[in-house]
Amino acid sequence: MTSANAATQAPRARVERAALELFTSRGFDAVTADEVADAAGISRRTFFRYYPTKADAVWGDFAAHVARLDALLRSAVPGAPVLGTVCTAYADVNDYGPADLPVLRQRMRLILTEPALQAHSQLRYAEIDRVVAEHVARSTGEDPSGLLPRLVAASTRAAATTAFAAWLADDRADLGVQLHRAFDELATGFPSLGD
Amino acid sequence: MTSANAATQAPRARVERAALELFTSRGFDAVTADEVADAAGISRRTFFRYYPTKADAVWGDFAAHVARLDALLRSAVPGAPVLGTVCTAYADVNDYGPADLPVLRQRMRLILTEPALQAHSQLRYAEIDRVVAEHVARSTGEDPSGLLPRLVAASTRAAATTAFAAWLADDRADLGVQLHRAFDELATGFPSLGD
DNA sequence: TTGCCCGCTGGCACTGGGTGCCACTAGGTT
DNA sequence: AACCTAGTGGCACCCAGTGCCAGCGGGCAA
Repeated sequence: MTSANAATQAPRARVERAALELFTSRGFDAVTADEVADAAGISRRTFFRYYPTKADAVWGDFAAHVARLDALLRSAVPGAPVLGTVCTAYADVNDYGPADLPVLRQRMRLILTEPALQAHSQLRYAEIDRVVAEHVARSTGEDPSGLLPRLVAASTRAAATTAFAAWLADDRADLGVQLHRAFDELATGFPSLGD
Repeated sequence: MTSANAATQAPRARVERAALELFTSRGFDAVTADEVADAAGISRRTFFRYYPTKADAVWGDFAAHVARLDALLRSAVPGAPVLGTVCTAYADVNDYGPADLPVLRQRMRLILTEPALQAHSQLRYAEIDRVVAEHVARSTGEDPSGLLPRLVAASTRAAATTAFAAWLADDRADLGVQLHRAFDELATGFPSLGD
């Protein structure tokens, strides 16, 4: 049983809220794990049982995120254009309700600006890349470790990350729109470059 | 004076050699900074004066690498296609002589496979992305922090990294060829996907 | 009810990366 | 000879992360 019941879910949510607040106000490096644990009302030891590293407290339940992306890609129409499918999956999996957007902004701002979190993100992205590369491999009949699947995975993820950054930089921007703009450029060989 | 004289350059080279050997044979995490320092004949304290982090010992003089890439991009033909310029610059800056290839493989294998180094690499890549985004901004008249420059920087760097991985996976592959293959796919909207 | 087991928690001690501080030394200056 | 400076090493410290063990509470069988 991996899903948490009420008794374990409440503390986790408290920890994540405390972590986001503390990291946002004082910076990731300046906040110790003890402080986050204290603010959440748990011990330091328990904190590191919830999250393997301090950085993971920022990411919430990322494994579920990856699993949803994987499910979306596996349920995609077989013959559909690959990049379109990947873009739609990225957009769907990041289609948060208005109530969740502030927290998402807070989370992404930390991940994209704090060096330690920026570094850590590479490890999370690798999980996404694996799922996308496997989808491309299924669609094209290639090996998931071949150049094309890896290239599509890495560059679409680069596009998604860039879209997130653009979304963050503009308070009124829509995340789905930014994602489509980035993917469109990518899929058509960057027509805006005007070569 | 940032350039090192003979008295400081020799120890640095010894440290990098020792680090590469130890990390390759026993794994990055299993080797302590003390062991690297001992193997190089310096103290732990001096090691951390040479390299701000243990991971940086793997990267050699990366600032010079970025500076060379920047110089190549700034000296590029003004009207030339942007992606082609970036690809050529990537290929030129990574055009090592046959004698240096074994060390390059060792270095890249570590960076691409060791999780801690994979995470750290994001911080180095950010420096590259900045330089590339500025080049795109100069070429198109946009703001370096806009969507297109950042997107081109992130996706070309993704292509380069993927090319490195493909090169690593095949002992007989040529790095320049892999780079061009990846960039060609990227520049033409991934024709191999067959959409 | 009693005794047992089990999952979660917290405390403790330890390793290792990274840093600030200070003392020492070697080489060059006046 | 007194002096400055750059590089080095030792030391103490902070903090992330981990293994180990003790305690605690809740279910469950006898």
